[in-house]
Amino acid sequence: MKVSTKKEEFLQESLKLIHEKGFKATTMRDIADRLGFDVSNSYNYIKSKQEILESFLFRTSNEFHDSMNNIMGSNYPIDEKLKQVISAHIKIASQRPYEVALMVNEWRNLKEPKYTQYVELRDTYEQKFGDLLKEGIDNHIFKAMDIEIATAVILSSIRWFYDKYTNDGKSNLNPIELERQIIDFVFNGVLL
Amino acid sequence: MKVSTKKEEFLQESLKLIHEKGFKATTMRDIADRLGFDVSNSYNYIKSKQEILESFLFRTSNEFHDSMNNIMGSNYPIDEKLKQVISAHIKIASQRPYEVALMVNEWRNLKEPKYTQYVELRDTYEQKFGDLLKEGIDNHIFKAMDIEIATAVILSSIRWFYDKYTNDGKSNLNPIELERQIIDFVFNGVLL
DNA sequence: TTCAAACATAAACAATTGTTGATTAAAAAA
DNA sequence: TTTTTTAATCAACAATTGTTTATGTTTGAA
Repeated sequence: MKVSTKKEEFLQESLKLIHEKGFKATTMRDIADRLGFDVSNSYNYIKSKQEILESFLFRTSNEFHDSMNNIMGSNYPIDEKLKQVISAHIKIASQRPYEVALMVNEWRNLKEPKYTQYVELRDTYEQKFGDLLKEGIDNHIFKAMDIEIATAVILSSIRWFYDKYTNDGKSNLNPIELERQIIDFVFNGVLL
Repeated sequence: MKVSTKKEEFLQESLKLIHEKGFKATTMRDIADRLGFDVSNSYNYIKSKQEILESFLFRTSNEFHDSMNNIMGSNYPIDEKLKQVISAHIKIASQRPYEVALMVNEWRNLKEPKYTQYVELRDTYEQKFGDLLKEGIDNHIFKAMDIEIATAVILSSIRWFYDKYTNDGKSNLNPIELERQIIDFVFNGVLL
């Protein structure tokens, strides 16, 4: 007895529509229309519109945290850990681009208390990333940098990846090649 | 006879509120409430809610384009041009953080034909940035890179600056120090 | 003082939106 | 076959929202 196929279909279509139009601009009637049934039927699948956002955001957030925790708990050298965090990000973004797009663009639409919970999760992730950088600096693997700036710069530089794997992003980038170039950039910059 | 102080106050308060709550979530009544008058009075200052968004977005977009065009038209060496583009971005983001925040977060709420116009402006800017990188690669100043990836990475890594200059961003970063670290990162990466 | 511009309010509008309740049909499980 | 889930519809709701119209007040320049 698998989880209702119809429910899964409903959620996937919701996800894509919210990605296209934005959460606030997507109405329950928009979603129902695309699936070919009446609005009210949607509430056989979900409790509220908010629930759609919440489930996608927290599920994907957990994926990021699990991968971060695995890497942090390993014995790899610090530069290898940084590579793996970037690699994990590309993997998740290429496998679930629409969910990642929601994380980037629609988290503001969460309501309390989910909003605060989500922001805290995000802060924790950034904190761990900053710790990783700090360890690299202390061990003289990375150059001296302002942790706050470096964290923001590096995380921002990888945040847009999802765009290359949604259908509206024109080109379809090879994840392996993307990873190679990003890591080279983060480690060595643009100079020869 | 200066342009109505009250109108300027109205627009500034709108800008901040839209930054805080998002464009869709900000109602005309929210703005009027904060200014202490009735909704309908707002329409003595503006023609429509959309107009608020449009005016801020296109005005600030023009600032970026003007500075980009000035730099492109100069005779500086290519690596110096890249530095200046980054520097100009920091300058605009630190002077008008709320406007830049709107550019980053609320452009999706534009309606046609403004939406398409804005996206085209954005594409043009990225195109010029890519041309700059390409020239640097051809002249063996920058290493060989995929232009599409490099453009996205570098522009993303500088897009968040506004956050350090809005009041909700906690710390207040020194623009000079920020610029130094960013340029060092973009040119040389994190390795020693 | 006169007069236009700027500033303000009250009332209402039409449309949209998330959600509920009652009910029925179909499908799956017992 | 009976019974329970699942899937669907129709109608309606209460609230919100952008905007308009008509009207009144304040103010600064002529």
